Amino acid sequence: MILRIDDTDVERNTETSLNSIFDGLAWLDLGWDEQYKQSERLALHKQIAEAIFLKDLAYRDFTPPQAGEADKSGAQGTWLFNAGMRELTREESDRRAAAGEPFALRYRVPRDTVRSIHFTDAVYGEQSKSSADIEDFALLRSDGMPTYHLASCADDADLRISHIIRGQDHLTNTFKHVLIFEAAGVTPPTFAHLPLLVAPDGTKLSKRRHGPVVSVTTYRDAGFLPQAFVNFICLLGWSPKDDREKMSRQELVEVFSLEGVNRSNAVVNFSEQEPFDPKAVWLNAEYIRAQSPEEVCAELTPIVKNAGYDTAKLPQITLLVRERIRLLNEVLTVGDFFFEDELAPYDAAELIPKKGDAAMALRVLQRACEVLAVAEFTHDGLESSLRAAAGSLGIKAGQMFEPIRVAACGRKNAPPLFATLEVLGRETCLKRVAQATEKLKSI
RNA sequence: GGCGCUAUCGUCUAACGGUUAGGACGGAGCCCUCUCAAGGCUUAAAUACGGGUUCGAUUCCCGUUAGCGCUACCA
Repeated sequence: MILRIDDTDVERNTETSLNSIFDGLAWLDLGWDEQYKQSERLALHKQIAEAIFLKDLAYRDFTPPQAGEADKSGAQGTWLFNAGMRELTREESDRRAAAGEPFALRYRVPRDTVRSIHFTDAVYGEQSKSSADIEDFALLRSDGMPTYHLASCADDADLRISHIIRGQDHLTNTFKHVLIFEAAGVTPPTFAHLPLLVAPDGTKLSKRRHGPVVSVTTYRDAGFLPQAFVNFICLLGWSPKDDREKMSRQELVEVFSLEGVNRSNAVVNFSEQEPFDPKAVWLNAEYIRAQSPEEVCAELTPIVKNAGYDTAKLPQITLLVRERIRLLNEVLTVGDFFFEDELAPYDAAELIPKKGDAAMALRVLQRACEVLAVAEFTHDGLESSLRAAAGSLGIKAGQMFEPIRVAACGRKNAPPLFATLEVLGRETCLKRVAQATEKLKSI
């Protein structure tokens, strides 16, 4: 595995975007054996370009670069080359170059005899295109820098790349690459193009338009497990054909094949409300639940620490939140009442149980206060004393538990009551029940 | 405009030319239950359209439509 940074476009290449790539690869545990930067291999690129030029398979184009965006949707015919430049005599070309006139080096695509360029794609099958439909693409820019096409082919040849696996947006560029390999006298590698990942509106995902969605670090920072994320990504455009969904890295590697890759683009289903694909979130939850409590606790620790909370009780809390969080970061929202000293403000009406009224809630809390003061503070001890209390008050257990839960957690939906109270401890529980009682009296 | 690629439930996807078109996520409902979650069960939901070929097309061919990609020195 070779990591090659394709950075021939100096303007767009930034340190931060590069770091984001490294961070993402590290998080996903994707390693490599050799590493190169194209910008450090310019001599090789120029050498290959020179060789192609010497074979007369490329020519200098002194036409100034087109200003601004070319009109691509316009009704103009297909542009193939700039008039006059292809036919320039060698002497004329050399003279203008020697005079310091800037030029781009263009590939001289066969025109007199139209021929068919073809290659076999490991995913899309046999591909062919008439040379008459391929423009004289640039090899070198007028500043002497190689284009992506030249640089990647030169490097692929030099580094003996066996497989080029890349986005389908390069499928039609591949004909140009075949031409370059041919001119360089090199056998092309195996090509495999993968379907694109697109936004719900069908357009291809781009850094500019879909910022966070395309950055791997976004998923890391949101609390995805790397294995879950890899699993999800693998299921976009490929499937094991046997209904398996949750698969380990090992299983994925064993069963993956380029032939099994789909040819149509896959939608990453995100929106403003739901920034992550629901299936990715679900898979992540599956992975969290599949981990041991110790493993989950270890994952949660830095998150809780970062939020400025004490992690002493985290092992117990983990047991209660593990099947309630889908992203690791949700520990902070699902378990907030475990960490905060003071509960976030909540509506006193929440304390009123189903089929009950404020008076019932008040009686429950007052009794709870007495019971919690003396009960054995364990799951079973709390359960038996609170159930007994409900009985003596003549109400249903649920009606007893609900006000206490809200008093302790600040909301109706929370982990199981007795375990929660046990983790919170007698002191905190009594304090919160007392606060809830006051709250109730004020309405 | 030219060239190329693609087209199965909302989304990700299965289906030697012969299936009641399957699974998963999400949705709805029920069960379980101290709430939530998890779990179990049930349910709605698709072959873009039109022609062929064939005894029989989701599947093969052609066309249409739609989407995407590339298209004068981005990658």
